[in-house]
This record gives sequence, structure tokens and C-alpha cells, in this order.
Amino acid sequence: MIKESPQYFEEVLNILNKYLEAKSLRKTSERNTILEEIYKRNDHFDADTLYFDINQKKFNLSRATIYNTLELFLDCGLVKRHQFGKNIAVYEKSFGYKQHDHLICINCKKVLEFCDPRIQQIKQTTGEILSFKIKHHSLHLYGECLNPDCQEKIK
Amino acid sequence: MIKESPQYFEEVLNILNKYLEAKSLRKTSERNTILEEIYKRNDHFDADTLYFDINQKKFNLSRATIYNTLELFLDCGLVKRHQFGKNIAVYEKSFGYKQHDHLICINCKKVLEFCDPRIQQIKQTTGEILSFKIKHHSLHLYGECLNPDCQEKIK
DNA sequence: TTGAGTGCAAACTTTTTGCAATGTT
DNA sequence: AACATTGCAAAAAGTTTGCACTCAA
Repeated sequence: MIKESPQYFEEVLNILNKYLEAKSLRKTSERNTILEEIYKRNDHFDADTLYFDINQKKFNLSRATIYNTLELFLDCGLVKRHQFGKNIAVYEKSFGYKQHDHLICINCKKVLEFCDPRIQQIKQTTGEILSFKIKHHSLHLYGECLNPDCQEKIK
Repeated sequence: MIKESPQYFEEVLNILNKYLEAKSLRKTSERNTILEEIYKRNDHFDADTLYFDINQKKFNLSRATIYNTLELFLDCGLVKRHQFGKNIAVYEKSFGYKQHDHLICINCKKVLEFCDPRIQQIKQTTGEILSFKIKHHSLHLYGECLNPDCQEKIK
């Protein structure tokens, strides 16, 4: 299914609804609004950006709701959270997206995604050696991207 | 040289002094005190813990100084900073310690260190494919440690 | 002497919490 | 009607900043 199609978002909504039902939580318009906004995006965003972008439209959602809802979406696997910089957490939609890691430009802050199967091997080997049942990981590579725009900025 | 010997710390101090001279910065007792405290430790600590531990002794250093000094030590490579949890940054001494990554127990929060040469390969391959000059990375594995103490806590 | 370094408290940023009002089930 | 969810504002947690004082060079 094409990821931008309405059917795609319907499937995402479906996951949310099933999760809410399973946990006896309520279906609210706020949750739908936030999920929709997140799935419209293709970037990594922080909670406050999401808060402003949503409220710039007709809505009036509080920060508390944004944070609560992000936590809920994390729990049901519809979004992922990353800690790229020092303080602020960034999020991205995650349904239907395969596991990937991130490459961050230390100059222009651009974030690229990549996959390398060797990370799985590292997880397996390390888990065995140190007797850990590894659940997840975070791998960030930091460097300078060599595209002209960014090189421009450094000067 | 044995890492716990006085000569070892002298060498560390020497790096600091050379760095300060090179940058025309001043040698202060605060910087020495903080460096010494850091190099006595063998753990990952946050800024506030360091602040309290130092002031529990005879000293009276402010948080501002702790933060400023940690930044300076980061710059000269004497400490490393990591972001394990969500908000708080943790530090560790780094002179003479080889590159390693971290394995964090999601139950008892214990941090183990490990090395896997495949991370270097990932960095090289990814840098080449995506045209990045990779400078550093952070790899954290999260899981449950299988030692009895920790298993105890889960119940 | 001079300006880098410091301590202090206030400010700031991001996130969490308490509570009364709202709205799903 | 019950109580999960929300908005709001205040609080919390971690870090940074402004400013006057201090002290290394």
C-alpha cells in the first residue's frame, strides 16, 4: 500500500483504535488530530514544534495533551522518540517504516537515515557476551555532510 | 602506566595545563579540584551528582563552575558526555580509555561498556554511501540484564 | 592591573503535575 | 454517571546566563 494514500492512514488509525480498545482507553478527537498531524509529516520533530504546528491550524490543544499523547503513541509503536541533541527529544512516525538509524550533520543539523545489518549482529553478540536480553538500541553517527549548501554554511 | 597511580593523574593534569596554556586560559584550583574528582571516579555521573559530591567535601564550587568546567574538559577531550535517559547528560573520564559503547539495563539502570569492531565498519560504509565525513558516534543498547539482583527488582 | 573565572540567584527550556472542567463510554 | 482525558497554569528538572567580585597572569 502506498504510504501517502488515505487507506494508509486509515490503517494507522486502526492500529490506534485497536490499541485503545485493548487497553480500555478512550477515542478522542485530540488523539486523532495529533496522529494525523504526525503522519502528514516526513521529518523528525520535537514536541513543541508539533504543538505550534497543530495550533496554527484551527485546533487548540495543550502541551500536556501533546506530551501525553506522544507517550501513548510511543507505547503503541506508532511513533518513535530519539534524543539527537542535548535536551530536546525528537519524534517520528514509525508505522510501516523499517528499522533505521540516524546520521546527523553537526553543521547543518540535517538528519539522514540509514540501515546496516551489522548493527543486528552487534546486538546479538553483545547480548550473548554480557548476558543481556537486548530490547532496542540507538545508533547515531555524527559528521559533516559534504553537500555544497552545508559546506557553504561553515565558511 | 597503571591508571590508578599518581603518575597517571599527573599526566592527565598535564594535558589540562597544556590545553589551558595553548588557549591562554587560566589555571585555577577549581579546575584541578573538579578534574581530580572526576578521575577518582569510575562511573558515569551527571553534573549535579558531581556538584554534590565535590561540595560534600571541603569545597564550595557553584553549579555554574561545574558546568563551565565540564564543557572545557569536553573540549580538551578529558571527559566524554553521553545522553542515556531522556533529559540528563552523564559524563565519564576519557583520557587513556579506549573507545567503547554502552549497554544500559532498562530495569536497574546499570551501565556496561563494550567494544565491537563492526561499529567502525558501519561508520566507514555509511559515511562513504551518504557522503559524510563521520566524526563520532553514539551507540546505546538497551535491554534487561539477567543477573539475579536485577531480576529481583522486576518482581 | 586586567579580564578570565567564579559564585549566586534568577532566568530559561523542556517536560511533568495538580486540579477543575469536559466529554466518552 | 463514572472516570479517562483535557486545558491551564504552576512546578519540576536540568542547564544557562547576568552581574559583581575575585584572583591568576
